[in-house]
This record gives sequence, C-alpha cells and structure tokens, in this order.
Amino acid sequence: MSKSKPTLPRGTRDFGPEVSAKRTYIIDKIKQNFIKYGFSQLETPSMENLSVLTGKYGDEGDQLLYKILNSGDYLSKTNPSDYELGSKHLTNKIADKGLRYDLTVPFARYVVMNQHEISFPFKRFQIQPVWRADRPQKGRYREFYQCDADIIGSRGIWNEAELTLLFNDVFNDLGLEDYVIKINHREILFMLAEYVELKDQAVAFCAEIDKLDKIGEERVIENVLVLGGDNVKMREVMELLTSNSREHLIEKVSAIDPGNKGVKEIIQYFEALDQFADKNLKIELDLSLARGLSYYTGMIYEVKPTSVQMGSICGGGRYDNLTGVFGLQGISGIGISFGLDRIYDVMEELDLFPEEITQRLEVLIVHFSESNLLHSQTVVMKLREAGIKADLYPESDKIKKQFNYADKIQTPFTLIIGDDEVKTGKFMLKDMKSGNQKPMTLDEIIREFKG
RNA sequence: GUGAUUGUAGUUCAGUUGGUUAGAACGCCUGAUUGUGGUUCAGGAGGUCGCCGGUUCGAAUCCGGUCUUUCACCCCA
Repeated sequence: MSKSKPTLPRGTRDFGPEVSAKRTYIIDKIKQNFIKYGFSQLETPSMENLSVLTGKYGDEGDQLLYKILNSGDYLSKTNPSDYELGSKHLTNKIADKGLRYDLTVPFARYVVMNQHEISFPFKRFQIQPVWRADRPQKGRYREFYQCDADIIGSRGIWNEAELTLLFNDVFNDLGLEDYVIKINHREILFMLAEYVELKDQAVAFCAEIDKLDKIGEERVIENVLVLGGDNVKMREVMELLTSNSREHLIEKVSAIDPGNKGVKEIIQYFEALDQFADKNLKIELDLSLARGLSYYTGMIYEVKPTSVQMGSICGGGRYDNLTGVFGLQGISGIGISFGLDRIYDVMEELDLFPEEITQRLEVLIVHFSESNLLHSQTVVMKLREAGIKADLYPESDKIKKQFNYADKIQTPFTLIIGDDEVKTGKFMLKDMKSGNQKPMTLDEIIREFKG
C-alpha cells in the first residue's frame, strides 16, 4: 500500500463550501433570468459518442476532446497494424465515447433526435460542465461550466435583441457593472473580406482581424497584406475596425454594400433595442470582433470585463445550420453562453459577492451540560421549524470550545442554554459581534429573526 | 502541441560558496480561565525539503527526468 498524497488532475478544482455557495449564487441568478425569458431546461449526458463530437470543432477542437477508453478488453478489436498507423487511427479503434466539449453540439443532437416532439421556436437553457484537454492558465480550466441559452427555429432579429437584454438583466442582478457587450455580424466581416479582395480567404481574414487588440493595427495590416489583401482598401477597413461610433460604422458599411444582410440585421437590432434606452445597455458595435467558432453565420456576441484583465466572460451568436451535420437542414438558431468560472473570477476580484451568501447559520446553540443539551434539542428544532438557519453544538464540550467553534464558523448569534435558562424559559441570545446578550423567550427570539 | 516558470510545516514564505539537529510568521492543540468566544501570556504538536535517479566524503542547495503551479503562444468560457 503506497501512501502517496492525493492530487487532482490538472486543470480541475474542488469547490469548497464557500466557493460553492458563491458559484451557486451566480448560477441561481443566471437560471432565474433564463426561466424569466421563457427558456426550459435541458440536461444531456457528460459523455457523447465520439461520432457526435468529432469534426464539429475543427482540427484543433478534435485534439482537445477527452476520449473515453472502451470498457473491457479494448484491444480485442485491434491488430498490430492499427498501432503502426498512429495514435489518431488507434483512438478510433479503442474509444467510441468522449466527454462533451460544449453544450451546443449535444443540444443540436437532442434537437435532431427529438425533432418531431419539439415545437419551434424552441428555447432551451442548459447549465452543465464541459471538458477540454487544453493547457490550463489564467481563467482557463480543463473542466468548467457553461450556462447556455439557445433559441432554435426562428430567424427573427428580436431573438438577437432579446438575448442582449438577457445579458443586461443577469449582470444587473449580479451587481457586475464593468463590462461591455461587443457585437458584430459575420456577413459584415465577409463583406469586408471581399472588399479587401480576400473573398476566398474570409476565414483567415477574420482570424487576423480578431487579433487586433493583441498585436496592434500595423501588424494586422501586415498580416492581411501577406494574405494578399489590397493595401489601400485594408487601411480604409482598419479605420472602421478601430471606430466605435455606431452611426459612423453603419453609414460606412452601408456605402460599401447597401444590400448586405448583416448591415440590415444590425440596423433592425438597434431599432429594437433603442426602445429600451432607459436600460443603458452597454453595447458596442465592434467590427474587429470575429470569434473562432466556425458555425456562426450571423450576429456574434462577446461580453468582456472592462476593469479586470480577463478574456471574454460570455459569447454567442447565430448559426444557420447547426443541425445540418446531423441531417436536419434549414434550422436557424441563436445562442449565448455564460462562462461561470470566469464570471466568478471577475466577481471575486471586484469583491461583488454579498456577505450573507456564505453564512451557514443565523444562530448556534451552546450549552453547559448533558441535560441542557437534551433540552436544547427541542429548541433547535423549533427554531428550524420557524425557518431560521439554526444549529446545535452536538456534545457537551467545555463552553469555551463551543464558543470557539461559533467564532470559527462566524455565526452572528449564539443562544446560550444552561440550568437557569431551562428553569425560566428565557434563553440568552448573544450577538457575537458586539458581545451583548439578553434573556429572551423562544417566541421573542423567533420574532427577532423573522420579524 | 510550443516556450518559460513554480514546488520547503495546515497556510504564506526564509534558508548564505554544497557542510552539525531545516527556521519564522500566521494557523492548530493545551493551559492561565469549571456560566461566555475574539485580545493577551505560557507551553506543545507539526517537515522523507513534490517524486525518481545522478554527481559528491556530504545535497533543500548542483545535474537529468517526471509530476505539479503559474504565465505566454495557438485556440478558447
């Protein structure tokens, strides 16, 4: 028996009581808003067949998929030549399941499998962990939670607008103010690619554009020229990428192609949201926003914290053919995803969690003897029945030890029960912060907490 | 996958050119204090120096490997 110290797989974490309470707080706020906006909950298995997952996230994504070794004698269906053909080939022979990489693909699978029962438009939300075999670093884990909401089977631009309002409501509820919702439209990016004469390399063009805030204007222009882009036109485009005046941008891109679908949709989108000017939505049209996920075809979103050094905390966009790979064509959808772990990190850094969410108890009962303990048992149950978070120190240790415990768990009040209290029916309620205490009847105590 | 970086007590960290028994602070336990916690004082427990190997008379210290931490690139929540 080796006695090695236990460890966690890298990139994974335990969530202790305090962290867990804070995470639950965030999840609750997100979930309440999902429900308020009419989404229904879906849960899917942690593992999917690899045939469902592979090829959906690009070559990079396939590398990052966690594969599950087949049960039993997983070598029985292989022969030595499979080994010779390399690990990628061998993987297909010995693993046919993998851990889910995101929530969107499992959702698409679900929609296809249940298409006859679903009434479109279908709004679903899903809050579950996903796994990526990435190398961990700041704000990046191998196991993390996504909180997704998707609207599928509707092309109306109100959906785009509504999800923006949902972002706003969630961050309002969380008390998080330092963020900006960046939006863009894939059609506009494609139009710009065509304008700089990179129509056939639109994806590569987008990838370069996306690096703007990291590597700067000059290097982006250089890289685009290497791709074969037009120098003069690219410099015109760069002016657009760095502008944040909505009117100016819409005017300019309209001039390039008045019939562009993206431009039309962006105009409709703002028209809808202008009705909610009182909400002071923090939206920014940013033509340099590209986003990697290849399935997006329309509007794309990203929410970025503004006062904390951190990547995006939410992302999303419209996809026209998500279910196409599973044989169901023509279903358009739009979805957003909240990055729970990153939102947590931002809130922690800005100290935005309310104090009471980590408070375990409202009152702890301490006592002086075995017979006092017996009496205390009925008292603690009465307090609980009254809806008070109450606990009883479960053995008659020295009073000092009991108070020490009350201190450690930061109980705001203790209820002291001794022979005098049992005799008079008045228990000593002590405010642990001030040290003040006074004898009160059970009814008075319940009123104190609930009144 | 590429390139750096970290690891010593429960925690945060010292530890000299390689040299007796590896230290501090905080935390923890006991007592001062048998109906009152936080403060104070006294005492105590706690380490295979991440792991494996190498160099050396001798390694926490030097070298190699491995795991781990953190960070950047790629990509992404």
